[in-house]
Amino acid sequence: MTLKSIRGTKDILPADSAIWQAAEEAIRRVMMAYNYQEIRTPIFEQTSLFSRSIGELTDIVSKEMYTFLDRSEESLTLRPEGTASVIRAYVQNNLGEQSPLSKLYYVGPMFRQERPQAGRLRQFHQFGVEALGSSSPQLDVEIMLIPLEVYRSLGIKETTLFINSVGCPNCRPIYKKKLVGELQKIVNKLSPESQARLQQNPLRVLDSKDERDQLATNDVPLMKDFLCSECAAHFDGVQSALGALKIPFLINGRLVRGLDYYTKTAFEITSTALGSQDALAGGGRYDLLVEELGGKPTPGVGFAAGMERLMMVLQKTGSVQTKQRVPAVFIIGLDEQSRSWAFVKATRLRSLGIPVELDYLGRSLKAQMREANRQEAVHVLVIGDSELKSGTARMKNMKTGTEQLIELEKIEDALRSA
RNA sequence: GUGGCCAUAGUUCAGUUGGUUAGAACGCCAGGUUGUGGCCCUGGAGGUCGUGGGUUCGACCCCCACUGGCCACCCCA
Repeated sequence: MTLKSIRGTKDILPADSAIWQAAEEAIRRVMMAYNYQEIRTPIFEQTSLFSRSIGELTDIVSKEMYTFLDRSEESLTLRPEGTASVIRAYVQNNLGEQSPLSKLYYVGPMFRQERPQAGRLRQFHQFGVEALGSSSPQLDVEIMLIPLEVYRSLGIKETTLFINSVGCPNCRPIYKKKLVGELQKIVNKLSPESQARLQQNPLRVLDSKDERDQLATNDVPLMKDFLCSECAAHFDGVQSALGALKIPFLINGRLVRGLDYYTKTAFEITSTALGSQDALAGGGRYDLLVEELGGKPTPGVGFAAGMERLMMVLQKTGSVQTKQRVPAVFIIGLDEQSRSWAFVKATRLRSLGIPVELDYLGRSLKAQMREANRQEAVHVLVIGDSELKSGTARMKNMKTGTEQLIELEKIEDALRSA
């Protein structure tokens, strides 16, 4: 085999596509209930869109993007996430002028050049939403409810909602300075990785998985205790809205988002059914992003959720019913003439929306019966010389094994009443 | 990018201390009397043992490199 799919990419084969469709239907149903409208943006953009919004220093931008020059030497990038493109489209098309609040959702592929592992691919799929135009904490909660509702409707139970606040340009720098000061006091107790993080992204030291870091930072102050009054009020608003809905949640003062544009609310939904990459969805508020990308100052909240991770959980614990379409009738032709009659008839029935299958391999009666059985066809119609002459045939019900005599001109009626 | 484990029919896997024609199950195909599937029985097709080197009289087996997969780190959905 010399031609293979790219590392970290996967074919979604017919055996799996039914469950994908079921999940996508659930997503669209929830989006409709919450009144979000779909937006479809290109999967590649100018590189600078991502480097500016996500942040030059993030891992995504600094080492994970699929970036290339096109024939006119312009630097383009396969989107590593959805938000930047949606905001670009929002600004470019002046959606903010058409209505004060835009509620948008998307479903589609994203690309990051990482080492593949459980729950991580180089081309993966996300669904997500962006709500632009309101800074109400209720909207933050609405954003959390959408993925939770998708999971609930798919029968997924083992999810946990974590929330935090990452502050804003008023309070975060002050806290950051304090944190760095504290961390420097205990720097030799930190893991080597965290010592490096102290320079690049000190907030990350807090959610390190390394036991040394967790021990060492036990008493370090957290952002949520240093919020400015506006951010603190917002965080309270989020919590009370969740409380009013009786949605269980945990405050994780160490939760950090990977992308630079987040302000105030950050949240994550995890599942114990996943491996090391246990985040099913993550999101938060980004009140400065629209302005940074050249739009009017507009507050926004959103989330992104991994489709493959959803599939993993679904396969383990979910209860989705995938309805597979089976042929209502499998028409077997015994000779040339019957086969061509069957082909014409099948086409007519199919145009009425009735699923029909035929043999195209010149197979024997026995083989065709086997095929009909394998396809779980509801009925089988055997057509030969005498059937064409008499204009009638026996239609066999494959479940019960019983046959009924029908007129060939009235197959539709027979199928309907059978 | 770093590390651990792994790579044999379409699929899931066996394959003795290196030794003749590499096996099983499932799947696929054909038959088990004339035009009726499932269950059962019989037979059949299907493998450059991931790729390329090396060691050896001889390599699926040992060594090296590469590629890919799985899992973890990093990071994240």
